[in-house]
Amino acid sequence: MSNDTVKIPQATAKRLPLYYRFLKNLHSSGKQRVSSAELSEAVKVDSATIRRDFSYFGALGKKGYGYNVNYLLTFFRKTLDQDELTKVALIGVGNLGTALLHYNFLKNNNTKIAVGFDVEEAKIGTSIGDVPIHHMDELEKIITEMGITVAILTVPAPFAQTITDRLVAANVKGILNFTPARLTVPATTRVHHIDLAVELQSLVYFLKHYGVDEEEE
Amino acid sequence: MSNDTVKIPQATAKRLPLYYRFLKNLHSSGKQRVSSAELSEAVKVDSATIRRDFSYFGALGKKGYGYNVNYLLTFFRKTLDQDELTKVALIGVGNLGTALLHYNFLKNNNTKIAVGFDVEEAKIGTSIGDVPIHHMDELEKIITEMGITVAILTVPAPFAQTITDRLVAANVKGILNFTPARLTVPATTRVHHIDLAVELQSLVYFLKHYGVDEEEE
DNA sequence: AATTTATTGTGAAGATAATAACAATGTTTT
DNA sequence: AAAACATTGTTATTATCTTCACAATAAATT
Ligand SMILES: NC(=O)c1ccc[n+]([C@@H]2O[C@H](COP(=O)([O-])OP(=O)(O)OC[C@H]3O[C@@H](n4cnc5c(N)ncnc54)[C@H](O)[C@@H]3O)[C@@H](O)[C@H]2O)c1
Ligand SMILES: NC(=O)c1ccc[n+]([C@@H]2O[C@H](COP(=O)([O-])OP(=O)(O)OC[C@H]3O[C@@H](n4cnc5c(N)ncnc54)[C@H](O)[C@@H]3O)[C@@H](O)[C@H]2O)c1
Repeated sequence: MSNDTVKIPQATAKRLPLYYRFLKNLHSSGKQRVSSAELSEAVKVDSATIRRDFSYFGALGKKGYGYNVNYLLTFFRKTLDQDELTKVALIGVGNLGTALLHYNFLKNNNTKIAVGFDVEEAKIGTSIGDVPIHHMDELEKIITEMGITVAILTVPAPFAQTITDRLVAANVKGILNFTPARLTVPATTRVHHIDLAVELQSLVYFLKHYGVDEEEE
Repeated sequence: MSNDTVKIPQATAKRLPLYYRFLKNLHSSGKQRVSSAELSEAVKVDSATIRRDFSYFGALGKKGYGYNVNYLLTFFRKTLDQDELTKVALIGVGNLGTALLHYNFLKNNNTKIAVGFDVEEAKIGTSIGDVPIHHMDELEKIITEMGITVAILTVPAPFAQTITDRLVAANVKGILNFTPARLTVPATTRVHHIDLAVELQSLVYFLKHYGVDEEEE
């Protein structure tokens, strides 16, 4: 909850991880400097928006030169707390949950799914991609012990709210919710929805009703 | 590309599938009428926003009464083209692709993953949850034959752009892109990104820097 | 060291979206 | 059928976000 820097617009905050990832790419391909125009081409965000986004953190670039990749990368690593590993719990080791467990979020993120929970006996006690799966009965105990405050929810929708209430009670502050349920949480908890069915359906809607030749998102 | 109704704000268009889903829930639980306030509670969208969203389509409700669930449902079914099945192709039958193949998007959506593509010989010719998997060599031929114009991309990032170019050439107009790559497409093609790593990372960023007690998304 | 060139950082304008607030009006109750 | 009540649709207001456009200025070139 460090308020060291000014409060950044939400839209900007959502782009930061994207910038960070592309800067890492640039860095590992040996690039020393980059302009907002180049970055714009790569991340598909208007160059003025990029400059504005960066400017919230002060003057990071040099006029007539652009940005030093290494400097920017170091700066964002600190800003995004990439030096500190964030451990995450995943609830619901089904189709989607298993796919996520196999994915290495650590690669760009310094975020790791550290533990999984399910109710199906066959899964309890196994490991999926080095992540141990526990029974839901142990949820509160284990996440408290591990100091986990972020959870990914990939259970069937009817269980989502009950489990959310348990997570909140166990001090979880952020939930990435893949279920179609809209969760009720106290104001101290943040929920991000990823609603795959809605995404697909709204894409289809846009195609049918908007023609195209509008901007992409 | 039917422009039968006025052009709806993007923010509104993205909420339509959500409204539709909750209306279906209400309907199947036997509810006859609903107010914007009730709906607001369920979908976590401000009631004024809901009324405004609906108003783009004309006067759908009745003052002092609210909205007739059945009427609204019928209206949105037509608006969202739910009477017409949209067939979708999925490219990259890996961890994530397989999870999506197992999911029944038809349930709320009238959208169906109708065919999958991969390069791994072991997968070619198999079916996953009744969806046949073909080799990438047949991509253009099959999606053209099937008249598919929407694709889901779940391949490793380095292949994303090349495959996108092929999809575009084969008349695909909408791409749901799960890879971290930012795709270059002509203005006639629409790309929606679902960037899971970014979602997780930005959730963590918000928790650390915004305290909470802001609104949820 | 003067000149040209590139590119930032930002004020101003424009665009989009969310919310408040309430008159209008239909529904329900008495 | 009159009075009380509920809830919409919309106008006005405010908030958020994006983009333009350009003066300021550092870098590169001559
Ligand atoms: N798979 C997809 O592509 C997809 C697409 C859109 C939405 N979703 C949503 O994501 C969620 C998960 O989807 P899925 O396809 O992985 O489902 P799934 O049925 O494969 O997995 C659900 C898992 O949750 C476990 N579970 C059930 N009750 C539980 C409980 N009370 N506590 C803990 N675990 C419990 C089940 O044992 C199972 O392992 C669902 O809400 C679904 O609607 C999935
Ligand atoms: N799994 C996740 O949770 C997750 C999370 C974030 C991002 N992603 C992204 O989603 C994408 C897929 O992830 P995944 O975990 O399913 O990977 P995966 O390696 O399990 O699956 C990729 C599939 O694509 C196939 N493939 C490879 N080259 C191909 C080509 N040229 N044409 C067609 N198919 C090809 C592979 O055979 C494999 O089946 C990746 O870009 C990944 O970065 C996945």
